[in-house]
Amino acid sequence: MTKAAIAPIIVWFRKDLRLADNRALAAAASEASVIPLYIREPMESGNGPLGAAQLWWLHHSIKALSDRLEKQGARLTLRSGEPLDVISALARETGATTIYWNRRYDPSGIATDTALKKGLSDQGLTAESFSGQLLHEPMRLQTTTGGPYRVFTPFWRALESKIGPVAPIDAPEQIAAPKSWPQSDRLDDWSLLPKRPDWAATFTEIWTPGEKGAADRLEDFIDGKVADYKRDRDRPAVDGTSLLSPHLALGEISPAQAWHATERLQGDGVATFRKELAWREFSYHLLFHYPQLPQRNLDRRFDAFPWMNADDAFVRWTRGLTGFPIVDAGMRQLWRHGYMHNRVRMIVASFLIKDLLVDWRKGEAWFRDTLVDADPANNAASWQWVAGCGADAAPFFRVFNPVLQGEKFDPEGAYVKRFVPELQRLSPRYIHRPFEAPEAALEAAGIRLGSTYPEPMVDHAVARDRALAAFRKIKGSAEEQ
DNA sequence: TGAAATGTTGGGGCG
DNA sequence: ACGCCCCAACATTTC
Repeated sequence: MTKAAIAPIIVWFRKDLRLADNRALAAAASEASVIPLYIREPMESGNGPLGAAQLWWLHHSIKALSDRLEKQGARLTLRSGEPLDVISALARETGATTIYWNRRYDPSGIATDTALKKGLSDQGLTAESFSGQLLHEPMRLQTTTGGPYRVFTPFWRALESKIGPVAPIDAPEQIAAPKSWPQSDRLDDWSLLPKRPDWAATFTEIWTPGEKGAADRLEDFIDGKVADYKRDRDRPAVDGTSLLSPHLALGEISPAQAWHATERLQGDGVATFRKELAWREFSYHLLFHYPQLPQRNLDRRFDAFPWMNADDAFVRWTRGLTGFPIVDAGMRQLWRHGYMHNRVRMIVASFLIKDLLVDWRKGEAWFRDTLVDADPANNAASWQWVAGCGADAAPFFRVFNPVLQGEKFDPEGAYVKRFVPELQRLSPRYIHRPFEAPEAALEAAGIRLGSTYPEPMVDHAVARDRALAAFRKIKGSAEEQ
């Protein structure tokens, strides 16, 4: 009996927009004909829908996936609506009785999938889920006392000891087609791309969404940059990071593929990179065990923190008009590329939280809407980490000095100059502290503070004291949960 | 995956 | 030769 003769299997793509190392797809392709499906789900509860920048990415990624499937003789079906309604309708139309997908681990995704599995089985349909979004199922790692990890280092040791050789699987060689293809929405009708203004036009300067773009990035990184990753990853002016995050976020590449590519290498660089993959695992571990992570302080003492939450200050931060060059460069890189270098993310986050006393959740929401790599676990865990209220967090009193951080990690000011062109001609000596430059130096560089570039919106030394005073108010109050 | 304040040490200038 | 001061340079503590 040929595969086309038996009932097709629906493969529901979610955050796994790839053909390689896709266990749901591989299993389906080995058993029957396949109907690949992508569902535009209504507003997810909990973490909210994808942000605007990631919708841009999603459009191109779906297009890439669809093209790749077509080369294999398959067609991606696009549908909108509640997954249960969509899948049961599609099953009726096509005679499919089985649905495969790869598991997701964010709270709203889990809730949706759990209810869905039950709903489908009530209709006599079978759903089966596979792993692939993470190196390790979050429920499989436990501390010796039986709880989830809250500190990275022991988590990392446990992960490392368990992981062994990783074996990603190849894309299916053949994907059998069903007797007929179901009706599909048109991708363009989903209006995922911004128009008027097309603020994403500059994204293509550095990004190529899709499985091929992801594989190219990985190859490029493994063949070169990874050797000096430990040193270069903290230099925002240097192209020293993997740039895999947006590809990982929508699953155009799996962490297993990335990990596997490192297995033939050794050295500081690759060890540091593996650790970064492990931070992503740790974030999902936290999100899985603390589903309120995006909304609630892990350290409940922070519930009483006296945030100022000044709207005008927040807006200046989002625009990159704080008057601190390294902060402004980061926020403008975010506008331009839907991305920000990780070192700079820490600096701008510290500035928002500690210098401006704006609640980390406002920063988290902004990043979620503007980053092409927005990831519910990484984003929430990292903001809580900077704020000092998270698991294994940097203590609140660790306040970044934006001038010193700039001078340490962008000594020539090349990163600043790339994204803050009005400071182009200022010497490295003052590039991170234009407000301390002599009048003559500013004039020679064509800068007038307060008109061509903003005055600093706070005195950092004063702001630091203010933050520490605010922190003292909650320190020692009710114990953490 | 800090920064600033405070403490300590040791070399050199100098009376 | 010696003590004293100064102050980098580094170490430790504190936030």
